Amino acid sequence: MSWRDLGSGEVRPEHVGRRLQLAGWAARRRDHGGLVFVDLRDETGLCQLVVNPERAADAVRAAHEVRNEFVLRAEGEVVRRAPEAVNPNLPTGEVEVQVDRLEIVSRSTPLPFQLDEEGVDETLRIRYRWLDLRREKMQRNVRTRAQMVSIIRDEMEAAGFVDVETPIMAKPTPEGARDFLVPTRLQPGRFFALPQSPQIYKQLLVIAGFERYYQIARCFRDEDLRADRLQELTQLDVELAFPDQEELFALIERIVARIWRELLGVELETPFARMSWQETALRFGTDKPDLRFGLEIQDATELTRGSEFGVFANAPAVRYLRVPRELSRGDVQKLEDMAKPWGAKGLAYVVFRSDGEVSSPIAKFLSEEELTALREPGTTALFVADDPRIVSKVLGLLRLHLGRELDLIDRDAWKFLWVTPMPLLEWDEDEGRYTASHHPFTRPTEESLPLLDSDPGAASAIAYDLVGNGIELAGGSFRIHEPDLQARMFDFLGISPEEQRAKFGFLLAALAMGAPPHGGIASGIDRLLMALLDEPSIRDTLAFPKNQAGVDPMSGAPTPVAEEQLEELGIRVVAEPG
RNA sequence: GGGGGCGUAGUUCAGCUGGUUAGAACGCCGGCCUGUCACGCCGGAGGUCGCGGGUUCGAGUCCCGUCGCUCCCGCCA
Repeated sequence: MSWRDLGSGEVRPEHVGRRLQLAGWAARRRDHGGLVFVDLRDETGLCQLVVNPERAADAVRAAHEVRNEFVLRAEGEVVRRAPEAVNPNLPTGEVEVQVDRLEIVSRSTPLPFQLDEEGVDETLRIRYRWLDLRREKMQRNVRTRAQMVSIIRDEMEAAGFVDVETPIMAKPTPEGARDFLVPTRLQPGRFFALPQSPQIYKQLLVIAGFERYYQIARCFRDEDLRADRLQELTQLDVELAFPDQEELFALIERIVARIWRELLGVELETPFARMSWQETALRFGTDKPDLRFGLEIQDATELTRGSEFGVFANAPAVRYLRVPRELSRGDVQKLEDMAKPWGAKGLAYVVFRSDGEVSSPIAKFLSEEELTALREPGTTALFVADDPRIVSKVLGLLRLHLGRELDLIDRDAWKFLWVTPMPLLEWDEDEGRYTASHHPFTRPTEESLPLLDSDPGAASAIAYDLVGNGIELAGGSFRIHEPDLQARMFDFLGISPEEQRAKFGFLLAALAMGAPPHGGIASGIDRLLMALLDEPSIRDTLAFPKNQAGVDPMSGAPTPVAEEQLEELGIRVVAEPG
């Protein structure tokens, strides 16, 4: 028994005269008492059914009962619509189906929200995800995701990469994000961890002679969520032996360009731009700059050295944003309120009016020379003077905020950027030691090796991030393949030899048995989709997301478990479930 | 862990400086309707104003607390 001869969205003038069966959901019913119209939807699209009492009295009786999202099966004849009845907004708008038989296959209770309604509360949408996913946007997102993965696999395999699965139950890792732990009945008191990334496995695979490995891998991090951050994410994971950075970049560029071309019809310019991490920090105050607008951070440290304005004179860094507006005191106050929690002590500002007037609470402290150097009519210079790290962060965040607020962002632009090289180490104030910027297996650049002893903070890594429109889309590095260098790195990071053996002994052993030079990259599929679809919420890039609290409003997970289950695992719960 | 925003019918929202019976649209129920496509028209049901406390003659509105959602900082590739 067949249900359909054609998809609803596929009915066209060439089918006129044909009798056929359609099946799908009632997107809308327009009941005129006698004549009833039903928009039938399936995954191919919409088609209007016309139920006419003169043609099919039984079908009209059924049609009166139809409500939104009932599942229907219709049999009828495709007819051409009268010219005045054509709906140009519908691909099937030139035709309709005159129904002879209409069957209500499945009913629906009244819906918790209407599918064509915008701005429905996200929790509600996720709780009734099976409805939410029927919406056009979500259908597009989920289907585009599938196409994206298909393109990725195609390109990776064409480039000779082999798909290898790695364990989901793995060893807890001390560095990096917090682990999701998995207890096991067979080993009470011991835990697996869900992988934050297949990092060590992928290195082992390359050492094992799978010179080109890839995987569409699920990764888990028990950290707080954001609009662009998931606890459970999917990434294209890549590792290769005897790596060449240019080849790797070209591979990723080829994949990204093909995705944009085939799924969006946009031709990206390749190769992508490149910029060192230091330069992104100076010019944009972030390691993932959105290059769709200017408003770059300007430096005035030299200019204001010895300034009469004490705040400037004594600050290690004085930088500013040239805001292309004459901001009011109130505007600046709002920005300052925003900037203070980011670490700014305050915002100094000078408004250069288009009539030449200067208005600023600090103007009286600035010399004519300083003002002349800064002058640009019709703009406001917004200063932060502090430690360079704080200045960078605050101005970077302000730049992003102002870019959106003042609508400076070119919404049609696609700006991709490789950020490379990157710092190898980062000073951890709390721990009083250096930690790995990327991870402890990251390879220092050749020139940086001597710096490890003299000036570790200045050491660079062969590491790279791909940023697209301000979204971090990929990141990777070359790895250390020499056991002695890896051990030295661990020493440096304050990981004792015993700890090294306990935590990474197997990697060190593998490195000691013929490890080729290797490196790789990982790219978040969820974020790639966010960028591609200009989707502000990463949760709408996948079918079944959790909310910002890490809870699934649909199933209620995570939930408490039965006492017996815990007992079997040898676990006692101390926390009260919230 | 910290900060901002929001919380009023099933849904999206309105509800002024506190004022007596809390509204609209969509959805739902009943009726009418043969060319609509956001169909139209008439009628109806539907509310613990997130929760708790306080101020007040009187609280959806003001204050305190709390919970939930969301955005951001921290944290996190």
